[in-house]
Amino acid sequence: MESDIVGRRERKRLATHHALRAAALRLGAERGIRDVTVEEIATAADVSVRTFYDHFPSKEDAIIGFDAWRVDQLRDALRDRPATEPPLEALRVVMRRLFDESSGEWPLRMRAINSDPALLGRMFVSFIGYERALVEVIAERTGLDPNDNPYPALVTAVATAAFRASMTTARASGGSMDAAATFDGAVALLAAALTPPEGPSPC
Amino acid sequence: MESDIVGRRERKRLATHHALRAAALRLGAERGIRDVTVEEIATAADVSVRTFYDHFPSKEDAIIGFDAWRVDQLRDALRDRPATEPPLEALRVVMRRLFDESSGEWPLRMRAINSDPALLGRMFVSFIGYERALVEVIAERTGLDPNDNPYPALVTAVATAAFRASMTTARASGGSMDAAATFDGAVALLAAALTPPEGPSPC
DNA sequence: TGCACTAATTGCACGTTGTGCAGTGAGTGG
DNA sequence: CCACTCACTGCACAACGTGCAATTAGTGCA
Repeated sequence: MESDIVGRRERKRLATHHALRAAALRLGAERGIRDVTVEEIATAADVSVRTFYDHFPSKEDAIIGFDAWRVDQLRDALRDRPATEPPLEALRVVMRRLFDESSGEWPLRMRAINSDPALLGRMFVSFIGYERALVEVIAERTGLDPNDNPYPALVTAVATAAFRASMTTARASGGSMDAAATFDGAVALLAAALTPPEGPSPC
Repeated sequence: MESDIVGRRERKRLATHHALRAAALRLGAERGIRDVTVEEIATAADVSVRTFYDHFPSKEDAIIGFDAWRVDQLRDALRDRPATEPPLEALRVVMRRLFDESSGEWPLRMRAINSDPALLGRMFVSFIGYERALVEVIAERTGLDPNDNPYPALVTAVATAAFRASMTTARASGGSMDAAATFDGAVALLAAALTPPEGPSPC
């Protein structure tokens, strides 16, 4: 899965990284992010506070945790989708993976977000970086200049809107709804109505 | 415009409120929000640091500044739109006002956001509250249960996606594009493709 | 094996953020 | 004129986030 672990050093670093995230996730879900200090997270992961900040810029990022390398990962995944696939569907497939990849973390993440809705915002913030990368690839696929034509930015924005809406409604339902399934449904609803750039008029 | 100013006390409070926002906006646009401390903002507005925190929870909020009362304002505005108007168009009209109302502040706000993209995120965060209220009204208009049917949340998410996309592209163009006009165009593009809830199939 | 080299971790210091609390003074209403 | 309310203020304090230098473990080469 991971690009082969190169050495013991890198392996240990990943271990502390994971331990910090797990601790932040667990504590954040248990007591709410506001009542958890960075010191507690670091202690739970058995490292110093200073080390925490070498891995995450803030405790919120440790919980939301969309690292920079995921951007590349997502971009490559979108590039690998067949060229014949409609942009929105391609976006759905690769974004859908965000739910599946760290599926074990999502329940805790949702509980943490429930404790402080501002975390949901932080998450949407991290989407900005994703959107930028995705818009770039969509522009390649469609051959449109993203600075000239709003279509790439719009399709991507619509896809993330579906992602956000599914997150929000899943949260509103108190966890009774599956965010991933809701996301698929939302995209399907949009796909039925949205059309590719060539024909601006739907019918 | 404002619900009549009741007394001198309230008037003075609004004055300091405005002075703080103006100072934050000006300094943030000039030097970037990261290089401006709350103390500087407070000093520029000739009040104490503690007073600043009586008006805004953080310097970012002073710049982005979507107060709670605006939520009610926006909700009422949406309720006042004719029932025959398509949901997306109604959303466009009321959201469009966000650009016009404090039009004088937008140039400064854009420059501040340019200095630190995280501010754009903070702005999107504040949209969550707006979306919640708007979804509620859309649910009323369409007679759909927002917890049961994803349509209200989706239309609203799509509308704010257009808002966000227009903000982002306007920022990317370095201010050469008009965010408000771009917003209108984006919504028009979407409106041509999206259809009301009754008929899920566009044709 | 021995020896530089790199990088993760750590402690320390420091400025900044955000909040609770009590006091002051101006504005308000009877 | 007299309570009463409330914006503003200073103070203290916990927590956040970062720069810097030292330590220690892992890495690569002779």
